[in-house]
Amino acid sequence: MIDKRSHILDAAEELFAEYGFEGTSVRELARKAKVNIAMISYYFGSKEQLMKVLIQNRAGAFREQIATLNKEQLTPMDKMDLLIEYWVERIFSNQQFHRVLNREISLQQRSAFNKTISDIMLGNFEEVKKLIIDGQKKRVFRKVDVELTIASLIGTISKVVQSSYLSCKILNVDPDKNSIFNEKHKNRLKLHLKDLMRAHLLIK
Amino acid sequence: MIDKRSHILDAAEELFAEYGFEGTSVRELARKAKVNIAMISYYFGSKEQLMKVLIQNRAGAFREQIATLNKEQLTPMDKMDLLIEYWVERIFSNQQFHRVLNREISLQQRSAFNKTISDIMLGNFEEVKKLIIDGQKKRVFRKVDVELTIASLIGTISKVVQSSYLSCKILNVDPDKNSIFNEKHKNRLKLHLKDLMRAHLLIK
DNA sequence: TAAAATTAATTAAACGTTTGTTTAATTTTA
DNA sequence: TAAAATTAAACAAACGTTTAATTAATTTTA
Repeated sequence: MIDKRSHILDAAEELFAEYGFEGTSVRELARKAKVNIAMISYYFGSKEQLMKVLIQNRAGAFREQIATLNKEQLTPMDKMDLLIEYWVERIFSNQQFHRVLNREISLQQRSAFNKTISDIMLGNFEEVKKLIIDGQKKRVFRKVDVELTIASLIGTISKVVQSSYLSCKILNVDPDKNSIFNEKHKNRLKLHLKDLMRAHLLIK
Repeated sequence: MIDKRSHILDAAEELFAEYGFEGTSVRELARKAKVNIAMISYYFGSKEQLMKVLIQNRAGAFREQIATLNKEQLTPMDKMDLLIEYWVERIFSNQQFHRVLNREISLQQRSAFNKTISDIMLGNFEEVKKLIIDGQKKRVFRKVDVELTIASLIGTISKVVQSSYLSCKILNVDPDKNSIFNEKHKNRLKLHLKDLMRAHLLIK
């Protein structure tokens, strides 16, 4: 059965997000996925390779989404609005996985995933960069620090999804009702980022 | 010798930042600190309690720094500039530790540190909130989303210090010369944040 | 098509390491 | 000499991985 393989991937995503890579044992993983322990080595070779597959499966597609956006006939600000829309949607629908990525990339040496993750992120980064620089060339956007502007965008989104406990406390939300929390505050975040970028980028 | 205790704390900060809490063994830790393995339990009781001491030792003082700033006779924008100055300085001089905090807070359940860290962060958060709301009351600042504005501030700084590999790639910096990297890009980050907050907050 | 052969999937048990912690003996300090 | 600091050794538990045996599925053969 091939779907045991994806059962493992699903369980891994959930457990790695909750307990971290090192903090998740293959036994917990196997129990959660309802498979035998040996199936992890059987399908993926090792726990580390499982993680790499997880990363490559779940990330990467975003770059194409922005590339397509860049080719469309829209004003730079409309593109920025859509970028924010896409980006928030994507991260909110993969919150757990996004936390895994952020945690692993902050491990400098040991993590075998640092380069894997960084390269994917750099790809997305370059595409967003094109969007802003195009707006500057068209004299619609100010001459802002492009790299750090992107850092502000992704940094804000990451902060919000980083710790649900902290976020709920900050945003005054009941930590239990996660679905409502998501919809309501996804829009709040989008509005804030659009407002922030409009003030920051547009020439007055 | 009491300084063996701080040797352990220093080693822990470095190793936890590099390999994570779970990824660091007490044996590595003892080797790095040049003490016997048993000294960790002797001084701290357990690896977990060592982590808690680490958190409480290194964090917390920031709140008082902002509280003092809030009491001074300055324009809201000058206060914001100083806040950015302080915040960037503090995080850049404790980059490694900041990475530890961010990683552990993103672990939901297992981490016994989540609440410890969150409470400290919430304290700082409340103080920054006062600063912005005061600026709004004085009709100098726009009616922006206060909570998410703070998320943008701290989110941007966190992103930059999160992964030195990624940051260097993005900012086009040689990853080796870390000291130069720090000074040069600390100022770049400050300038960006001041510019961003000016555009975002000030009523035109 | 039925039987045989082969490959793939799955399992329980055991592998050797490594984990964090503790012990009991020894050295250092005051 | 009594207390504190330090050590090497051992502890049980948990770790990721491998093994060898078994069942299920697929392919080949007659």
